[in-house]
Amino acid sequence: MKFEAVTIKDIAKALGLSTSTVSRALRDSYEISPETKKLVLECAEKLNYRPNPVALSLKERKTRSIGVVVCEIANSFFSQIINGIESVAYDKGYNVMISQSHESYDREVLDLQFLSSRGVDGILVSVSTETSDFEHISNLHDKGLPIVLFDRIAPGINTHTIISDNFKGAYEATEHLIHNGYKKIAALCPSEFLSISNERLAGYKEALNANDIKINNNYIIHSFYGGMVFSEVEEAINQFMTLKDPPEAIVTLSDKLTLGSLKTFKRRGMKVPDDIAIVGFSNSDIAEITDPALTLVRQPAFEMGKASMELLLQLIESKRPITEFEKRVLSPEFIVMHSGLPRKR
Amino acid sequence: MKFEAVTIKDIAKALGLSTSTVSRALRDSYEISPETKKLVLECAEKLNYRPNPVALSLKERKTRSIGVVVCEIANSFFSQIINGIESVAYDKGYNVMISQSHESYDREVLDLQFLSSRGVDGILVSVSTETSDFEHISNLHDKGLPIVLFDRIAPGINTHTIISDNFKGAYEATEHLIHNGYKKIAALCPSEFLSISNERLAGYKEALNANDIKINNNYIIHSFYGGMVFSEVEEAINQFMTLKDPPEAIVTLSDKLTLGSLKTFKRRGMKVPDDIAIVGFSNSDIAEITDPALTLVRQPAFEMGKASMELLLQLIESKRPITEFEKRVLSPEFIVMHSGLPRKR
DNA sequence: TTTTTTTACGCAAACGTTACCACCTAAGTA
DNA sequence: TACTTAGGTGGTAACGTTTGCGTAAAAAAA
Repeated sequence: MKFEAVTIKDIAKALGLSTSTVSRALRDSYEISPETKKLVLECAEKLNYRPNPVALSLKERKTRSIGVVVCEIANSFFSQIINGIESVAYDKGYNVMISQSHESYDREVLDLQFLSSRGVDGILVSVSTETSDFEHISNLHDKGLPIVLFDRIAPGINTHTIISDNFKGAYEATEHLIHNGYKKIAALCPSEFLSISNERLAGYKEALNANDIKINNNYIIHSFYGGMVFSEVEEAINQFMTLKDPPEAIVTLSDKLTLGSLKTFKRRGMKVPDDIAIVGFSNSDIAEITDPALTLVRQPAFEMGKASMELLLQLIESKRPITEFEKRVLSPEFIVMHSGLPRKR
Repeated sequence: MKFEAVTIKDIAKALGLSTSTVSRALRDSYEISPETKKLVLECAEKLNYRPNPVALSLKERKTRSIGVVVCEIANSFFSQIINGIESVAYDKGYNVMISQSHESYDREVLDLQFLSSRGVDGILVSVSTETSDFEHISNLHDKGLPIVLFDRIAPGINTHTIISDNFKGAYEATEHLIHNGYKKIAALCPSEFLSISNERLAGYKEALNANDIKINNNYIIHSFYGGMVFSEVEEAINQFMTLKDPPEAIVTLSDKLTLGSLKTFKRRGMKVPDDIAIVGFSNSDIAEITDPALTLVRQPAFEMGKASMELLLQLIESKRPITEFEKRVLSPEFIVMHSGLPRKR
């Protein structure tokens, strides 16, 4: 069921030339006379010739395609990241193959294997929440496959990385609540395996420290699936609220955790910020339409995607092995709305 | 910078066999003796041999990859669709290449051209809002490239299509408002070029008709970019509210339009449903956390994606040309919350 | 034993393209 | 005039794989 494509041979036959001449004419080689070039170009145009990318890939041993591994595509942050990746890829004529780990380690291993066996020229990875062993990544990297890590970084892999300033984001969020009079501030974090989790948690702790508020370990919960499983969030909030001394405010350290928390509050009939204040990480476009409007930390997802792809291309297209790697940190945006305001009563 | 892969030749050399023997052994041909097979298999395992997919593609003239063209990936509906597509593709060992039209006709043409020149085995398309001429699609289709259309259908192309029951969704949404006592109900629609727009508008009109409410053309606005540009939504709402006889309720006929409308209401300080009731299409996971909780029509996006991919595979893998095409219509979900409730005053 | 069949493998072409090398012709140089 | 040089072109191998055909040796049939 595939249509027959016009090849260089067809042109050669039509013009009574050899394939090599046609090939050179098409690539505008200096060895070919202007008249022949013109003839070939016209014929190619007429027959609607398109070079076969598969044959080219085989010859040049590169596919002009890259792979992306993320946990979930149906997540604003990651879809915006992919948007950024795609914008650069499009400009440079690269194809983007996307695969999702669904936060599963096994699936991530399979994804990486699939992509590399498919011959992609490089891979962009943000590790899954389950991933604590990074050998599947470092193995490929050691073999020479260009890899760039973004957002959720795998430690011990010496390559370019792009993250947003997680520490700063969490610090600002926490400080905002403190400035608005809250002292009992809980933190709901993604899995402790994730780099982002620790960076953000450190920001939270540092903000408390800087304001002489003692860190209460009961106020810190790691949600293993980072909000992908709603019940996990519900349970965490429940745990917070049944403490003898429940928090008055909460910082939610990922998009899904933020959304899940808001949903839980609503279900429990808790008013924000009167019953509980919240400031969270989120890249959803819903900040304004929640009840009340959400004060949030927004990561520069699109820019992160662009930067990741640019660095990956740099790796791919470099003639000589690169040994100096960049760790790029982009600044998040802090958007103040109402969910972190001082309570009224 | 690419790592050297193990080829069939390496195995042949290591074992003192010919490449054809190795190839046949790997494919478990009857011509090869069990001992040789075992030897080859072991050697392949040891050297970590992976067949080169590019070479295979060249030989078999298929790439085991498919293309997807959507307007935007950062849109819940489409990211859920892609999720469905990917789940089937993954099972069948297909690669998914995603490209976005960003609602631009020119970009859509380029995307299709790029994907087909990249040799994908088939393409899944949901047309952009700007697209009113479908030749770029039918041309490829006529050449024999398998194409399946989903959600936003291009008329005049004889192939499989998957949509949700847009008429029914809009009908139910409108009827819900009518049952709750509203008579002045406006409709905010996507571009009139889009198939979904007309189907949904028809559902809206039919619900009004069935309840003896006269259709008021001032109550119908088509938003060309379907909410991708926020100002367009703002303007439309503005236009509604400055009518001599403004609507009391509104049905928003796409995800972005729904979210945009809610945002506009909030900015204008309009209370839902007291100042205006709203029921809209949406696949966002925010229904519960808006103010008030949103009554909505949810399309079975994941299932639509799955169905699309399944039908495309059927086209791709069929031995003989298919002339009988399926038009699959999936039922949307109607979720009643509070935004369409009778007003209190 | 001789002939036929079967088994098990190798050779080479093909997929579409590029690149190295070789070749021929005509013009320039000695 | 003879020789070199440059310009323009063709032949062919190679990328990794599959596959039709050929064939030697072994097994079966005569």
